[in-house]
Amino acid sequence: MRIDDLTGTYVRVALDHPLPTLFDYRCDVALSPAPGMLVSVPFGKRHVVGLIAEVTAHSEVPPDRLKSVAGVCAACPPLSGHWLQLAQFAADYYRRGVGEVALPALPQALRDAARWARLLAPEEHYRLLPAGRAALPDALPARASALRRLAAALAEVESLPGADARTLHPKATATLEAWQAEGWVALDVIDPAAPLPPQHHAPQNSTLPTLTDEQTAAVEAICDAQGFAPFLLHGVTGSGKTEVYLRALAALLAANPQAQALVLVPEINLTPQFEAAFRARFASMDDTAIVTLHSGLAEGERARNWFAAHTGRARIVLGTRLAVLASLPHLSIIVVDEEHDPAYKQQEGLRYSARDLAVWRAKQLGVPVVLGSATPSLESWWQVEQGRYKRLTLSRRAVAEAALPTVRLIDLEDERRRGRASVDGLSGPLIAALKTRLERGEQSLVFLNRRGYAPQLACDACGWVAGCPRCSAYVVLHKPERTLRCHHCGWESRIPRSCPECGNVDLAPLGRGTQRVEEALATAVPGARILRIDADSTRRKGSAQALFSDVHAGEIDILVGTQMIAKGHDFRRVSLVGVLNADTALFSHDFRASERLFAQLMQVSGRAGRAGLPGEVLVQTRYARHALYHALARHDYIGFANSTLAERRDAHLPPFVYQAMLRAEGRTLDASLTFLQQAAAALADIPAAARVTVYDAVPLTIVKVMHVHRAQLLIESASRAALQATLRAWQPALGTIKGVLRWSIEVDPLDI
DNA sequence: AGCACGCCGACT
DNA sequence: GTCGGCGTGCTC
Repeated sequence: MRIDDLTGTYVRVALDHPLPTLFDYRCDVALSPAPGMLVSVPFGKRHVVGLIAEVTAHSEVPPDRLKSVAGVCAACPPLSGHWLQLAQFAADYYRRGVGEVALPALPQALRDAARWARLLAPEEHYRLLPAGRAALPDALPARASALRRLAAALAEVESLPGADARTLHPKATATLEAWQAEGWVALDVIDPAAPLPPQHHAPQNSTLPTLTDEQTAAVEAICDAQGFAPFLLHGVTGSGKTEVYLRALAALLAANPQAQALVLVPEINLTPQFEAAFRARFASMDDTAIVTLHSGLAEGERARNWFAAHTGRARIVLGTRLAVLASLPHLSIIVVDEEHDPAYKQQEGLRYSARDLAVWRAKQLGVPVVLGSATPSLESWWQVEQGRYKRLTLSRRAVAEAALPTVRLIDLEDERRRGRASVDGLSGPLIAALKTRLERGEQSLVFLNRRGYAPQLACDACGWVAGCPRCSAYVVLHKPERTLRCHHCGWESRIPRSCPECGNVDLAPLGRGTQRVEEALATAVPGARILRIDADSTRRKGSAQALFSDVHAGEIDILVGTQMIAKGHDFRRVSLVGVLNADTALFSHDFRASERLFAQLMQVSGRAGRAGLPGEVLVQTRYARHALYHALARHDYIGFANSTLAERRDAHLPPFVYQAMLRAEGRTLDASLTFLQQAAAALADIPAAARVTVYDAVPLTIVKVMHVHRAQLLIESASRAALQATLRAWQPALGTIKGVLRWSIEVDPLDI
């Protein structure tokens, strides 16, 4: 008899709960518990799913308060020690409990103990056989609509999951059994936990594009890397970064039949085209060896794909930021495409940077990580300058005849002085250029970062401006929907007929959004087929894909939209890009605004002239002499980055200091500010805070959202360790400050 | 975060 | 008399 048998077995369980502590439970289930296993435990009045963090022989908790584990998820292989360390690191760094990091990273289905049995049961897949294809629809009674639906579904897909079949027809199982007997249908049973036989990927050299020297050098550097190797792949748009990813992955996956790759993209819209490129290139691998992970997937599919990654069946996982927390037991390379993109920063819940966690994971595992961008973040650029990341440069466009577009600034002040006409914000030169493309049968993009018709609706007589009743913000006029809409909380109302203050009926839209530009273009460029793409026009799921394919098919002459049109898409026939209204970001209080603007403009400029047509970019501005625009015109990221870095260094801004933000949301602004002032005072008792600068508590620019008043307090330090130590000591002290309000800490905030 | 308990105002 | 407001406190 071992000592464990006398004292019993206890597990320390991480729960998705704001308390950062682990909870101890007795564990007397048949299966021997191990860290990384999922368990169902009684917690308060309910049962929840938690993750075993430790198994111990003793517990400090008084025996009368200990409860027992209700069940262990037997079919899910335990999460690895590496993965638990990742969750632990992220929790520690971003100041959360491990459970708050680990459990939301799992598919929803795993977090419901009642669904464990069903989720992990072998999946039945029905396949229509040739005999069935010939016989089926006609063999059914004409009015048996459910049967016909089932037959149609089978004919449409390669294999139909049993669960889907049963939603189509209540007695699907019996019917399909009968059809099997007829020899019409075959049944495959797939055990999701069974590992796939190793997938050997044979590269097919015949159809691959020829690499430039720079691409070859980059691929070789990545493949030759030993251990942890962070690369910054700095490549102008159209220089063939994706081809570098594909080649490096192909080589690494071919060298090791178990190796897994993680590829991150900033936006859900970009996953379909990446997925298509990867499936085409890795066609020799099993279909299930490439999976996507993003929030747009149906719950079941997300669970299946997560599981494929977790069991090692998936060799390539392609996803958005949430995929950085996927379980990948044989992870061998990570790619972060467009690494500068702010979308990698999660903006609610655990506010992690997927790019930073990707680098951490690569370091933990000793594998290469490739950060690709035409306009790297200044954080990453600074890492290169310090020699921590290795730079790989693609300076030329991959398609031989494609040159970088010419960038021309249209000086709006000058236009005005010369008395040249503009049509509703579209300058003469821009309209002329658009007309030329229309005549030539080429496409144009018009970019402006403001959706809706007009950002404000104002009264000509008394100066009243329509505002949101729940937020301290103006509401945006949406003309097609005939509504006023708050972009902060979603509040909507009809457009008032007259001014609620003075009764005047002349209410005028102020400023311009995409809808208004779309309208103006229709007048200014007669005959053009115009399409608008923004968050409003793509609200329905999957509609973005459909709209983009119209552009690719050449059914559109002018595409107008927000940053959604700037990212990733390889529009072959676009030769002109027009930029409106960019100036506002030049004088923002947010020190990162110009970095973001430069990246956006470089990115949208890159849409022009990709397939060999000479590309032109026209930027309308009232500040034609601004250094940012001149750097843009020279395609000079390096000049822009170096001068901006120098400014940041002088001003003691990131990446030269590390920052954290304490945010408070109270019923009144006063409550929020008072809380933050007390929080600042509490720093005096923390030794590490001696090396930390504390700023004044300030209201957010949009103070009130949904009747909640928001304020924030910035702290920063040149030492990351001092900042972390301060936060660690500060957090418990914050809990003791009285008052009803919500607060949260954000480490490495992007929006100041 | 949930979900209890607990102590004060307007209703059948 | 109680139904229900949300302040406060606990969860192995």
